[in-house]
Order: sequence, then C-alpha cells, then structure tokens
Amino acid sequence: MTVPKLANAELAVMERLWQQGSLTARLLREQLYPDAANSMHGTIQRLLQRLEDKGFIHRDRDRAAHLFTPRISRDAYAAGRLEALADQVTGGSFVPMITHLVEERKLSDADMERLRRLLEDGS
Amino acid sequence: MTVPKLANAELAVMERLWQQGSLTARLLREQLYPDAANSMHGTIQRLLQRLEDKGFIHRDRDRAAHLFTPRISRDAYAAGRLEALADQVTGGSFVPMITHLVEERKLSDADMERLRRLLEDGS
DNA sequence: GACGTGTACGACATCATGTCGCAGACTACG
DNA sequence: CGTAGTCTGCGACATGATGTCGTACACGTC
Repeated sequence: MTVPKLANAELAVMERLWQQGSLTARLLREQLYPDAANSMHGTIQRLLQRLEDKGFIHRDRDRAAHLFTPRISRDAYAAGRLEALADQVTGGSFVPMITHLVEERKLSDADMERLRRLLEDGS
Repeated sequence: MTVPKLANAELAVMERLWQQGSLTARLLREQLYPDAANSMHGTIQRLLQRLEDKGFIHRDRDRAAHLFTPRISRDAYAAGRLEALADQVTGGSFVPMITHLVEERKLSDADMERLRRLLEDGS
C-alpha cells in the first residue's frame, strides 16, 4: 500500500496540520482536546510518532518543542487512498467507480463541469 | 456510512459472488480454502452472516443449503466507498482527488478518453 | 538542585476481524 | 425409527490496530 490508511485520531491531527501548515504538539493538543486533562499530551505524542513512522509528517527536531509539518497534501492522501481502493476493488481502474457515480447522478453539475474542463486541459 | 467497509475475508467472499452470481456456503469454502480442513465451514458461515447483517448479500432460505447472492454490485460498492472517502477527506467532493490523479499522470490515456466520453454523454 | 516543558515509549482497554467449535435442524437411507 | 451426513446459528477466542494513559528521561531557566 503506497499510502497507508489514516485512523480517525490520526486523520484529525492531519486535518489541523493541513489547515495550519505546522504545529507543535502542544498546539495540537489545545485544538484537539480543548477541555482535556493534559494527560492527552502523551496521546498526541503517540499519534505524532505513528504519523511520523508512516511518513505522513516531518518532525523538525531543531526546536525545543518539535515542529510538525505535513509531508503529503490532503489531495495527495485522498488520491492515494482512491488508488488503493481501485487496486482492491476494481482491478486498478477508476473508471468503473466514476461511471457509477455519473449514472447515479451523485456528481453535481458543477463537479461534472469541472471534471470536463480538467480532462480537456489534461490531455 | 452508507456503504459499510468490507474486511479482507469478506471482500474475498464478495469477489466470488460478484464473479459467479450465487453460491452456497460449501462452494465458497471449496474455492476460498481449497486445501482446508473443513473447520472452515463455520468461518464461512460467520462471514456470510456478517455480510448479510451489513446488507451486502441476500440469503435464499428456501433451499436446504442456503444460496447467497450479492445485493450490491462491485461498482456500486466501489463508488460507495469512494463517496465515503470523499466525505471523510475532501469535504464530499471528488474533484480534488481526480484532479490530483490527472496532474500526477496516474490516469492512462485510455482512462482519460473513457472519462471524457462519459462526461459528454452524462450531461 | 528544583521546576516546567517536552519527548520516548511501554502498557492497557477496546474494537473489528478471522477462526474455530458446538448445538441443533433437516435430509437421506438403512 | 435411528444413524450418518450436511447445514445453519452463534458463542468464544486470538490477533492486530487504535486510542489512551503513565512514567522515565532530557533540557532548559531560575
């Protein structure tokens, strides 16, 4: 699996990093567990460590409090998971899924239009 | 979650059903665990039951050996999971993912062409 | 040295999953 | 009828991932 799956709590951390670029463990804790006993400090560290292991974030060790930065964009993650899904279910192709979405009218007109333009440029 | 996630063993069962339409538990066991001690019979039953609970298959109880049939097509499952992914990561829109795939050249020319045609018809 | 802040990491509870075993129903056949 | 074989229903357990917590240790400042 090229892009590992993110669990819920991990995804919540990545959300913050995607929104704000770089954060320290403390800032993350304040945002994710506002009320929280500060026992959550260990939790955050654990999550950050696992995210680092999976290659999702970069840890800047120069500072006293490490600064964490995403290594993969939200869209890249989403696309990577989409690839994994395609590999698992539809033999690696995206077309069947998208076809189904179109047939079921799950795509808004705006989305359809955006995709049309995307494909025209992309060739 | 509209379309629940399928675990590995569950997906393996669905694969067979998608390929072959309807099967009994015994036929599934023979295909999925060829060498197998027939202890696996319970395993298959468990998997089938969970799939039934999740609404993925229909169980025909008329026969002595129940006959199991998919209730959802492979493409519908894939599309459903894609929706879930979009909801979770990109705020419900598919465009960012597909955009990323196009930009990274993950889509083959053939796929690009098929999508183009799909979108033209679909409007 | 004491204290605050931060990191590293072992330990645990919980949950989904895959597996196994057994009780009970039903059928075939003597 | 009784026994054997086949099947379903479901409880139980091992495992692995995840989320949480506690503690040990490092490094500053006073």
